[in-house]
Amino acid sequence: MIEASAGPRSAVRAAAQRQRILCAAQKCFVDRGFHAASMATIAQTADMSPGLIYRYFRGKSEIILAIIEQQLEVARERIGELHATSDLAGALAGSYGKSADCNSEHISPPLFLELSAQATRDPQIAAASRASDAAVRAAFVQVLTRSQAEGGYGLSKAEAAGRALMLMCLFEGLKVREAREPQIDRRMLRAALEQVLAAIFQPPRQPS
Amino acid sequence: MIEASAGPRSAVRAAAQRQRILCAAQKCFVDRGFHAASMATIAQTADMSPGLIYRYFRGKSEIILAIIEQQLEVARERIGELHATSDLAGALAGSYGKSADCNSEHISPPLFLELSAQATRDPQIAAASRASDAAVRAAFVQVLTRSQAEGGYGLSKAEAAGRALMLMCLFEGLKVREAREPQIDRRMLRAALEQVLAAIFQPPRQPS
DNA sequence: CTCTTAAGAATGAACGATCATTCTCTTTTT
DNA sequence: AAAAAGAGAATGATCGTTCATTCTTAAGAG
Repeated sequence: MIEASAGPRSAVRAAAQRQRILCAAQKCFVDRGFHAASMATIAQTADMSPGLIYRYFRGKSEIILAIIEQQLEVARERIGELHATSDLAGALAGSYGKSADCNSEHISPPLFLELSAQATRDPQIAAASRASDAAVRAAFVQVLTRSQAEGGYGLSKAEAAGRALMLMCLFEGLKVREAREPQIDRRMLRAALEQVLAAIFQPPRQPS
Repeated sequence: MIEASAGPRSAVRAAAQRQRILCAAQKCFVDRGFHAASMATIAQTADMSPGLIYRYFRGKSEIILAIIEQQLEVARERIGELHATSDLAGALAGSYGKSADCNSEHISPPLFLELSAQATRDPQIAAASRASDAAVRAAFVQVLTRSQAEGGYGLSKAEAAGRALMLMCLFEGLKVREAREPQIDRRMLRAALEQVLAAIFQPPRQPS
């Protein structure tokens, strides 16, 4: 790679530069969208010349892929929090509408939506999305199937799969809503979320 | 306008041409995204010359706006079906993954997602989205607040507002999921949907 | 410590491609 | 024949990418 023949000093700097570019690109993608954000604008946001970007990335599409993989890592990290959070509805309602900069743990709604749309067109993005979704869903299923004594909800495997799917739809729907309705009443959102989440986490009703 | 000085004959043709352009543009936007779809490609899809499009639309952004308003009309029409549909979960699970052409009653997931992302950037799109959302939400609230004798669910106004919000999140989340996971197990989706929908439509539990 | 020097880092102008839009000309309709 | 509809090449702008060049850095020689 670039830093193969150089010392560790330049390797650190190269990584920092890469991160600076990714941060600027993410901001530009949020502000203007994937295709409308130009390399010139990204370079200006990162406070460097356009040509320099190509020392650290092969091109624009590689930047997009790098951002996706970065978000995938963030998603994996956030899975751990899931097990510890007791007030899930409150956390979701509280973070609603918060601006997500590049080192935030929450992905920006427009970025997430555009990324999901691109997943229907670009096979690489589709594969990355599937990987991320599978990890999140597995974590949901684990919590739902684990016995109540272990802090889980003791659902059957089939039940848990369905509930996990609905949880993902709900979270993703919140992202859509965040984009379309940024100034929502948080209190109402939180109350409504609590009810639906309670229903999803409840044991299945027996067929009469 | 264009057909102001002409007879009704040309007005009919003009409307048909407009519709042909909108249909082609919608297809191109789904396939490539808003910015990546070129006017040349749209013209080719509509089987006409690029210049001809400008006889019927002022430019590209006006085409986008027209598609949005068209989808808004479709949404309003679909609200009527809501009151009549008994098997909502089955209908949703059944239409999942079906390709949506331009005269379909279902908006294509990538188009919806890209549109929602653009709503965070373009004030006109944001306004149109808000109008559509308000109509849909009002219809949900109406069904939820109407007394059970009238086919409703007899919820209070505050309760209904929250439930309607969750319904919208769920539907929009399904759109996201449709984009990210086109080959889902429909049977599981339907079963899970039925449970969550039942919970959302249920009367509120009394505080013990 | 200073000078030399070579390589990496960074610049910004230049290039080819592409895009939205316009315009001139031709075809069709009435 | 007049007017509307349509075609398609031309235009100016913009974009991603490249490249010749300059600046910076740091290490080795004296």
